[in-house]
Amino acid sequence: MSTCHNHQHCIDSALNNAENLCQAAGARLTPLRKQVLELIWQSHKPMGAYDLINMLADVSEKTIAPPTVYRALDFLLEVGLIHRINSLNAYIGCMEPSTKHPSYFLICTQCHTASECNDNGLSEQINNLSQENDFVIEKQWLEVLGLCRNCQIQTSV
Amino acid sequence: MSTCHNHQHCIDSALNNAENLCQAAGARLTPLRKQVLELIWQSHKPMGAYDLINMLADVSEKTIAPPTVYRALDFLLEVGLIHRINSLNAYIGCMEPSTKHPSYFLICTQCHTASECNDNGLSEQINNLSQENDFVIEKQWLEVLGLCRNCQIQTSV
DNA sequence: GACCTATTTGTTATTTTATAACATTTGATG
DNA sequence: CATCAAATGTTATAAAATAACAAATAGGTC
Ligand SMILES: [Zn+2]
Ligand SMILES: [Zn+2]
Ligand SMILES: [Zn+2]
Ligand SMILES: [Zn+2]
Repeated sequence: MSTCHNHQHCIDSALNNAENLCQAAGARLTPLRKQVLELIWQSHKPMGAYDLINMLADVSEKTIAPPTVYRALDFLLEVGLIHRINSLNAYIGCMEPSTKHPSYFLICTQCHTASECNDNGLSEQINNLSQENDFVIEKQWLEVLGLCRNCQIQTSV
Repeated sequence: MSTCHNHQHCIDSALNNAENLCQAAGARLTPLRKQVLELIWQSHKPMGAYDLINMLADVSEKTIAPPTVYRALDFLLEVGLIHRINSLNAYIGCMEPSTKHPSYFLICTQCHTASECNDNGLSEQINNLSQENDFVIEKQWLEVLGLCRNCQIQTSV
């Protein structure tokens, strides 16, 4: 969301959801994992693993090596609390972690905001296409790059 | 296509198309670029850049450094003769290079065959979704991972 | 609490993928 | 054949991710 909003609310509710979901699933949201999730939620822009490593170093004042962060990311992906944006090698918080769902994103090339779209019509279309090809879906990613509303306005002025 | 077919025909027609398209577009399909394209078309499986580097080394008996191959790949992507599979960091020949189009793939996790699906219904659905969000599309990728027909049969036996 | 075990995190080294910067070669054009 | 732009060669390095093993920590059992 590049529109003005109370982002602290996004962060708080994401962390709350995460606590609840993990508890329900019997998954351990350790301090490290929670901290990584919180850093990912600092914005609505996909964040690189090494960005997170640097942010962690700033925050905790001890260097965190790549495997530590990648393991936290793997956990968060597994549980469904974040998504990976393949075209950017980056990670972003899931807007609706309570249900497993495919990962559809509109990603602005200007402001780098990524907005998640869980569209049923689209989902059905992809299911149909797969069925026509006798293909059994395991995972799917849709990444649409372009200009968000705000950035169209700004570039057209 | 994991089904039996005369693959030499795929290679030949791909290279022929490439020649024609490049001529029409005033783009230079140099020997190196053509060789890289031919290697990519050796199968219907996405091929990594370093796979190509190794294959080139085998074929030409002189080592080819990464930038050389990446430049060829950039050219082929630009012209639309190949697509990049982001979830695999790999490259595959385009089935319909004569028209620019989004990149939709069904990718088998077992046999690694990737089949390109240029589905208009899907395209429209994505256009609608984007319009609803006032989003102007520049590029798009859909990657569906799962089991192809053949591999379902084999794993169920 | 003491002990055991599985999970998580730390640490070091390395692999895989991709690009920057500059030198050399090639090929079209006059 | 001289010139210049495009393409390729070369060396070094950046960026993203993982392998392998060590240490610490959290829960369950006696
Ligand atoms: Zn989500
Ligand atoms: Zn934007
Ligand atoms: Zn194509
Ligand atoms: Zn298959």
